[in-house]
Amino acid sequence: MAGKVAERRAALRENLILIAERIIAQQGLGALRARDLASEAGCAVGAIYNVFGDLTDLVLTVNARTFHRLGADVAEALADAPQDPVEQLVIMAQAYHRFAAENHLAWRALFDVERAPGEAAPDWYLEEMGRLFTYIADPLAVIFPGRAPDEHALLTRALFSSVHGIVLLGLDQASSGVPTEDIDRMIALVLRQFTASAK
Amino acid sequence: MAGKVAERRAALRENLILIAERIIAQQGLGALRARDLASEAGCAVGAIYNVFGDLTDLVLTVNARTFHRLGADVAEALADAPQDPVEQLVIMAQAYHRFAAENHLAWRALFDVERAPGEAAPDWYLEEMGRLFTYIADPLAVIFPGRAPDEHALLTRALFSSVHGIVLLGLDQASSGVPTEDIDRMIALVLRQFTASAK
DNA sequence: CCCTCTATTGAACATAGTTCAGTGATACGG
DNA sequence: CCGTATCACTGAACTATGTTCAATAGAGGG
Repeated sequence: MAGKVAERRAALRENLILIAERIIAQQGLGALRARDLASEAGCAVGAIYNVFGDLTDLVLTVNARTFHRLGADVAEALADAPQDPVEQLVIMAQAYHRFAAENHLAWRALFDVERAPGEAAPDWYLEEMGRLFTYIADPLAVIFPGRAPDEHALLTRALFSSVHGIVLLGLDQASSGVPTEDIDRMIALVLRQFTASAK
Repeated sequence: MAGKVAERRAALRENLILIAERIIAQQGLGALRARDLASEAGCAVGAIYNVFGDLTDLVLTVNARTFHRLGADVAEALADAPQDPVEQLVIMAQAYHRFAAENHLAWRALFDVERAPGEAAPDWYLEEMGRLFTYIADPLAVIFPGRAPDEHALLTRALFSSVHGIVLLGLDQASSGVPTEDIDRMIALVLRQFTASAK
């Protein structure tokens, strides 16, 4: 029987990812424990290290999936959006907000995982980020037709970062009173005001 | 001899804060270790817990000082700024950026410390944040005289969050190529564009 | 069916934060 | 100035964590 080992390893890998995904989503990145994983997956702790280099590798794998779902949600929102480029920006940003709110702990894990210093971001991260940037850059090109390409790149990154900051601080202090609607209002306020005097 | 104990405790407290401040600034929050602290301070590990409830308390104390320095830097930048309210916003935001860049690890520690879930932010945090918000709200009131007060609050928070997001993502991926000047350009771009069509 | 090779195991190790019984210094009454 | 009750300080021990690796079990070829 060829590949029985590889088969079992692949199954374990998938299983570990699903378990880790659930723990992160329900209890956050900080609640992920090697022994819990092994116990739930019905394997030894050491087995985890046969499949992933370390727990960070596993988290990065979960993050890749989370980021992909995030990208898909934003793309779907864009597909349903009207033609107006400003509205497209607002709707995508609010889709970003909704995803972050509905998958708060998983979304936090995207940024809370500590990369070894000096290590570059993984490829999937840059790719997925690039896709998001494209979604933003296209409407921006319509809104600001006269600007140089490098300025477009800067604009894109700046707007993404702004929306990210609004969502991040808004959700962080949810306890100290930033209602969901206010976050959406801030997003719309910034994007509309920003694009109001386009030229 | 009255208060010899209290005196020593106060001295140890101050000493621990200074050591922790240096470790966080030079090596980051993750490099803070109880045993290293005790060793450097010349006391037993247990002594730390006579002065601080736990290491998080100590980190929060360091963070309070960091946040205070940040506020002072922004205030100083504002004091030296011209009368034009848009310029004031840009200069303050770039002062925020400069502080974050020059005190990167200490600044990260402000947000990376994990609060127990459901626990409110400490008072000093809310106070210092309130001060920063005031700095922003004043020029905004000049730029957007016609808006309702609650909309001013939202605008203030939105702009702060936007700048924070730009700085956060800009510094995070310093390795993947966001030069300092670009961060300043993004800040100026967002703030100028945002205020360009004020009404 | 046996033998080799390797995937898997889980006890052990390294490194954390935190605790607490034992120890010694402090402050005060005489 | 001395004795003693008190309490702060000590640091070994406890708990919890990620990670490793010698021992084991099982797969696959002959």
